[in-house]
Amino acid sequence: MTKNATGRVDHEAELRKAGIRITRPRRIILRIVSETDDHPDAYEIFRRAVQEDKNISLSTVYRTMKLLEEHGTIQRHAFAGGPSRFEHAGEEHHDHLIDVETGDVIEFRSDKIEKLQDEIARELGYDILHHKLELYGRKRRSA
Amino acid sequence: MTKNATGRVDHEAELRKAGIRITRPRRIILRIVSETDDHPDAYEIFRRAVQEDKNISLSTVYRTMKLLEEHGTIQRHAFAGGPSRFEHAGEEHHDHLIDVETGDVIEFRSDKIEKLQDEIARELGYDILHHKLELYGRKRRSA
DNA sequence: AATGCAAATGCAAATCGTTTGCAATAAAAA
DNA sequence: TTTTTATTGCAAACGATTTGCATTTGCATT
Repeated sequence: MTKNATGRVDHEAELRKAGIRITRPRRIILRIVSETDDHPDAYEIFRRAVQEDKNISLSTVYRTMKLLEEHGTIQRHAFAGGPSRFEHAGEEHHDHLIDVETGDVIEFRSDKIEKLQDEIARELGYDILHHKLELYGRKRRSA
Repeated sequence: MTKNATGRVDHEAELRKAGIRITRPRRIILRIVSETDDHPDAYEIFRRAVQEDKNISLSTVYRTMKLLEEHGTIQRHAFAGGPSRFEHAGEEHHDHLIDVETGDVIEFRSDKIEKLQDEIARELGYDILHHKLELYGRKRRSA
């Protein structure tokens, strides 16, 4: 995997290698998604992008998200109700707990659950390629 | 839980008990969702309903799905991209294994996973309202 | 550095799934 | 049967996303 001077994955090089043009909007969007650690939706990415270049369009954000998704740079989450939300892919796998009241997304990981899933799939005669586990919950009020 | 003459859950009685009027459209929609064993979307339910009553409207289908969801009669699945799809909420909860090659949906259930989810949520300070676990897999070729 | 051209952009309009306002209708209560 | 009130159908509004098209841009080539 191509890295840049800072040791991080160099998405521009990766994409260029795949024959994709690095344009000004793409560079900006790429920076936004690789620097954030939350799960912004397209409009939120657009809002941030506009601060760096007044005439980036929302269409371009959508088109770029689709492109980056296809190239595995980001991951799309379709949480119930709202718009798709995106996350910079590549770290290790984790699942999500969604706060139904605030929309907050909390990441977590459980090796036990991962292992159980494999077992279940094996029993059913399948190999798991990927999976999605979303818990929808409400913050517990301390008694 | 109220049952009717055939021994199945009597949704009409359940809803009436909750102060909800049983109208002609609702009766038809209720029958459709409780008789099917696939996961139709609102438009598909509408299409089936129209065959029984020419002037049922799509709005009524949407309104009824929301109503039934709130009363726990049905469950809503929000897949990425497409429309919400509904499923008659039977007695026991189950999760889904999706065959990525054929699109087949296999239902399964694991008490261990259910319990683990509760534990995790509790550790994070949340109460789970509902969850979604989808395994995407490929049928294992026997060696 | 200047050129050519396909790919990418911005904009507005279109599309898709879903919700809503409102006048007409029908369910249940009286 | 009349009254009360929820529910309906319709069309228009809605939010999220996609698309057609004329213009601009990246970038490979001179």
